[in-house]
Amino acid sequence: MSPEAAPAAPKYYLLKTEVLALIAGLQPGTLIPTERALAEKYSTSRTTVRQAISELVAEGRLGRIQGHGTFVAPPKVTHVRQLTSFSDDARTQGLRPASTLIALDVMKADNVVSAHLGLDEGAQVTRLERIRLIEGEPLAHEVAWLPGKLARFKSNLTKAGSLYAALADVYGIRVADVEDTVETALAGPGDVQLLGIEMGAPLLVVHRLARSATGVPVEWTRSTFRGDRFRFVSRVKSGE
Amino acid sequence: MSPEAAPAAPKYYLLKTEVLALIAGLQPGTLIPTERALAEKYSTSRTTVRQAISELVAEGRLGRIQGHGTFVAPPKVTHVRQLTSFSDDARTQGLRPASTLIALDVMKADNVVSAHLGLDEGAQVTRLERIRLIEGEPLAHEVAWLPGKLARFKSNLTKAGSLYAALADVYGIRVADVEDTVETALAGPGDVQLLGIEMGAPLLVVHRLARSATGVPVEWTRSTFRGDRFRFVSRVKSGE
DNA sequence: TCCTAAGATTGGCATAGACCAATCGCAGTG
DNA sequence: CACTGCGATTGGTCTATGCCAATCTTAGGA
Repeated sequence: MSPEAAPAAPKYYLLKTEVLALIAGLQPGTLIPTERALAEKYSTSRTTVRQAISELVAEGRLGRIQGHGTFVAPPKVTHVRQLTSFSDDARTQGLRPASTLIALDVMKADNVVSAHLGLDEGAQVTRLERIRLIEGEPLAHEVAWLPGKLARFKSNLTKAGSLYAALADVYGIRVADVEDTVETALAGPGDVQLLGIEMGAPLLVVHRLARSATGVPVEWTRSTFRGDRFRFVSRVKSGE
Repeated sequence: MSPEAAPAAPKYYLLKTEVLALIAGLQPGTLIPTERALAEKYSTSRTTVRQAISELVAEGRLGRIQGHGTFVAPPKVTHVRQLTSFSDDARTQGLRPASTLIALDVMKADNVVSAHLGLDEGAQVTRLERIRLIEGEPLAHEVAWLPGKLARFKSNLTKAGSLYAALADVYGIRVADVEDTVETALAGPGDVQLLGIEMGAPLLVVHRLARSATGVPVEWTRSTFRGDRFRFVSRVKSGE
């Protein structure tokens, strides 16, 4: 994938190539030799082996479980992200989406949230925190802030099946346009726990601001996606 | 940024927090203590210090130069990506874009390129490889493939100022819609050389397929963006 | 004044080894 | 037969150390 050539390739990088060759064609889930075995086989230290393997894990080529071993990872899932909801996006592609509700409360907006939603600091907002799953595996940690308090929100959310559906069908709030900001980040302890990934794993952090047809902000969301297991597709047509 | 909490925080992660506090409020470019000094100050090994600093570099908070030192990095640049060209995208925000032409040739399509462009394998394609700069700093490595051979392409490209402008004005090819695929990757030796980043740095790899109004592919591009210095914004309006 | 060479400093790469933590298999026990 | 507990295995973290490579400073010489 990356442009090759070698202005002095470090040893751990060469090892990555070796291991890639080793796993080419193997079934996902197949265990590869232990770190100690690889160190001996390639006449190097376990530290160097670990650096090579760590990068392959970060790239989504390998996975590992402490006490168990290191194995070939399944290929990345492609997730099409449109201006519709996460659930619809996933179902469109025949993927089974799911959500775990972590928290749902009404609180006062801090300065960051209020600034994005165009509210006064301290204004009432609804905070919705969820883990998003696709095909049973955790894909993203998502925190959404909505202006004000929504009556019977929890049950309506469950009934409608998705946030955007609930907003539109129950509260008459329609999302007309969204603005996504995408950047990279590395997993910290919190992400490790919530997404079941390892420390330092690359993440895609997406901030989304959704507005109604009249330009009023209706949602501000921070989503943390696993970078090792997923890729995103966005389609844009002319005449926008 | 990342959800905090600590299901057992490793030492190097605590060190990251310490260093972040250390650099809070410092001007970009300010040198921080050397790795050996930090190791002694926090009673740890240089290896651990390096792991902490490496992640901060990957996150775009610090930069480092061998033989010189480690310094506070300037904040990320926000780049708005639309379906127009790189140059227009940048200029829209008052940023100064630039390009370095690395290669421009006519060649035969391999199976990957031909598949995306809907051509037969071995068909003639134009390959355009460039480094994209914003405010003088390298942002992306971009390789674009276009079907067929374009007459006087190099001079027309220079004259028009951007690829999309040249296609539209000179060749009458208009891009009607694009499909971007975004995923993460880690920098290898080639990326290090071309973008001036360090090994293992997080990258955003974007594949773009552009089509004309009649649905004919007119461009397939692979762009490798630095994840430590830039973030992207995409806007989508309803009614697409 | 300008260039060069040497040395000190700083980050880059790699080694060897220690101990911890999670997992798995197996022997022993109820 | 099911359960428990121990030990071996495997990845996770950290230390201590060495040498290499790039940079900067300084002293010396043309």
